[in-house]
Amino acid sequence: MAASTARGTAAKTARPRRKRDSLSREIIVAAAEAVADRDGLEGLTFQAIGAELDAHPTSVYRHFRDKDELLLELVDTLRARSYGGTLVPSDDWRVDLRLAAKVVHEHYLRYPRFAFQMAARTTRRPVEFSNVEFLLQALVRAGLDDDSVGLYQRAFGNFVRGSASIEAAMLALPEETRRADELAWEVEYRQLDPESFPTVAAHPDALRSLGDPEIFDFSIELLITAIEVRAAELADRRSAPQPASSEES
Amino acid sequence: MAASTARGTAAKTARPRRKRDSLSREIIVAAAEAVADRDGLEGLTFQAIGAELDAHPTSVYRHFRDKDELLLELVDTLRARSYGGTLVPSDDWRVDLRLAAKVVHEHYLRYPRFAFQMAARTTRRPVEFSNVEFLLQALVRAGLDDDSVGLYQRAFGNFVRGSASIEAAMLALPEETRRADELAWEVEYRQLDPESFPTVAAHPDALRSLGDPEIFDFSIELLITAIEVRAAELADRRSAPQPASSEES
DNA sequence: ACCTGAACACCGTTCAAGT
DNA sequence: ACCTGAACACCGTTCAAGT
Repeated sequence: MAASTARGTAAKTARPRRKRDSLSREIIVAAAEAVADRDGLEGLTFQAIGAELDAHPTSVYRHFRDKDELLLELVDTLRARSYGGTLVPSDDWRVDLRLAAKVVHEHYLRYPRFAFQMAARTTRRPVEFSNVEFLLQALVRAGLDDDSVGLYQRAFGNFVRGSASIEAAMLALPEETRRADELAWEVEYRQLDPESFPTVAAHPDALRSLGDPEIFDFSIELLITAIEVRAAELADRRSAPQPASSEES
Repeated sequence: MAASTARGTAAKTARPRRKRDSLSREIIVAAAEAVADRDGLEGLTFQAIGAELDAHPTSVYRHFRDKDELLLELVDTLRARSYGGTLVPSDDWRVDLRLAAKVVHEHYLRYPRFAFQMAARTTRRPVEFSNVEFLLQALVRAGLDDDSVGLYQRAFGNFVRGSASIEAAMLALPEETRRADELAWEVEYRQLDPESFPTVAAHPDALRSLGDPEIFDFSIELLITAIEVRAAELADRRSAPQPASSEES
């Protein structure tokens, strides 16, 4: 309220002109980051950035083609802030996968309204490069073969980003809406007709909300289990090549 | 172009009044579905719904509290259209998990712009109830224990919805933006400095785009593998209770 | 009671005009 | 060349006025 009134007033009184060359991509991204940190990051509009810069909202267009370009730049900056440089390989690929999952998960929960944008885009920028290198390396050390390691990297990555962004999206819902969605798993689902939904009725305490905090780590361990099994199969196949068998040959 | 001009003209000429009680929640949802089917479903605005109904855009407010309420109603209707009644249990839980994953995946690709909304919300409506029952039942038959079956159901569900909505989100990007994001995995990532990113450089053909069509099925098989392993462990533990061991007792 | 029209407070984006 | 102001074509939502 107060803020919007102030902004409205500022827009009406003559704004002191900003000095020539006083704006730059860096300065604008910094302002966008400040807005994102303060306003939960859904309030990232040109108006808000303009107010933060004490500049006209459209001045950003001199430095960025459109909002998407600003967004990608900001996404990588935020990643660098959250976990830039923290992905240092250990001697255990499992520890590395857990670490990669953890930093992304925490980052998304920090910027819940931005999470899905970050999950679904390729920024092709430094922090993303490092992520890919780190994951690929861990999966190679797990014992997967060179041809399919990319499939595993993408499966693991989409899993992490997809699950984390769903959890984040719940956090970003309006309080009332979120409450209602969460309560559904404790109330509505316990009252389902046992005739039509016998398995649900037989497991009243088993159901979890979409945003249940235990789910993410549990899911990561599931994937690690699967990777262990596949790697072990490969190792068996390598060390003990198939004996003559009518089925295999 | 033509459509928007026509709409503008229609708005200016006196609109013939709709008959009293000629609107209802059902009729409005049907119009919303038509708009969603035709306009890729991002164009789902009150204006478009109004045009579809030959009614004033704000007339929807008489029947729905706000856009979110209309959205949830529409989401379940679309689910029913896409795969209502198709989730019939087979005698193989693996087949059932693949089926559940497949119908959701196809549904999201059909409505890419809506996918994440569908992934992150609990509608507590009939089609969702059936999904949960179907998944839970398959997981029980897989041999998981009653206490943790809900964790697996949520992990599997979030995995399916998260991965599918990431793939859908790529499809929903503006053509040019999507091209650029996809090309990154074929161009930029092949040119990374081998000193800084040795594993990426050593696997130039391994990398996959976020929306690679092979990823989803591959991921589902990974999860099925993990569930098989966990279920087998449980079976072992049941049939052969631990021999005396200082660690376990 | 139900539908309409006008208005409000927002968006992103374009473009001519100031400096 | 860089910043501003006004304008455009949109949004969702509110509310008084028509029927």
